[in-house]
Amino acid sequence: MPELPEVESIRRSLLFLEGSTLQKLQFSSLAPIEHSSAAQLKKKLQRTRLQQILRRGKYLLLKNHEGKSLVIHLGMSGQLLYFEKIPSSLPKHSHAILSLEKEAGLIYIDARRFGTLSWSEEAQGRDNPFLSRLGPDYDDLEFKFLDYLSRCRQHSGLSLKSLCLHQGVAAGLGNIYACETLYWARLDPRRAVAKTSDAELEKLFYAARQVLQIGIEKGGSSLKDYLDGRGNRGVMKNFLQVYDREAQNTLDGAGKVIRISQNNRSTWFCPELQK
DNA sequence: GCGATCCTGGCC
DNA sequence: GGCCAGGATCGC
Repeated sequence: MPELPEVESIRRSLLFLEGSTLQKLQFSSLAPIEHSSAAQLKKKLQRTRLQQILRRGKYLLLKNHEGKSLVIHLGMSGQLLYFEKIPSSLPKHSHAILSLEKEAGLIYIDARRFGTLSWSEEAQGRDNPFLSRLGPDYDDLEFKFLDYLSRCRQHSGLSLKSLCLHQGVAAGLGNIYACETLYWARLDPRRAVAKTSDAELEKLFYAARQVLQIGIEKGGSSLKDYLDGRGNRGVMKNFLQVYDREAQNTLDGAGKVIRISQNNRSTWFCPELQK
């Protein structure tokens, strides 16, 4: 579900928790823990102070005062919700409960269990197999176009759509914002990277940055499930130009949108405008 | 590179 | 019942 703007919106909505204490961690028997265990996560994080809430690509990091982090990926259907009082009857598909002061807590809910809960204690996340595979974040201003370009050129066989979704090239785009980025850059999602000029890749890079930035400003796209950590919806859905608009005009009315399938996923785009 | 796969739920 | 869904990995 959540792409960079949604995860960033969750992060921002939970920043007020920095400084509070992680009293207790509980996991369901089906909690999607990877490269770690419930016992390890409890041992390392229980009764420690939540110092910082960070984001890397689509991953959230709940980092304690010793620099040890619970690394959360929300997959397609994951939510991380704050409760002032943890309900005695937990929401369906609750897989982790992080108890905080008094009766408050965070609940990780994930119906499809495509998300992951993992572990890192190294500053750059090099000890976490998920984080270590990521390219730079699109919203990292240290990430320069020339770096992006050389990363793109290592994947000449990919379509531009696949390039956008490749988290090892650059982190943060998912299906919604990839489609939107390609529209903004006026590039055909089917085109091969090898047939795309440096100048066109530059357009793509800055389009991605801009689209993701707007997504953050609008609080993310709440299509169905997505809510931030306080249960609020984002309004980016109202600004999407092509996503989920098959057989309609682009939002700005500039052309007709079609849907195709690429790598088992839908791509919406405007063939008249995207070349 | 591409398609299948992990899983549940909503919608037609 | 079938198809689709905001993701990522693993085979061929």
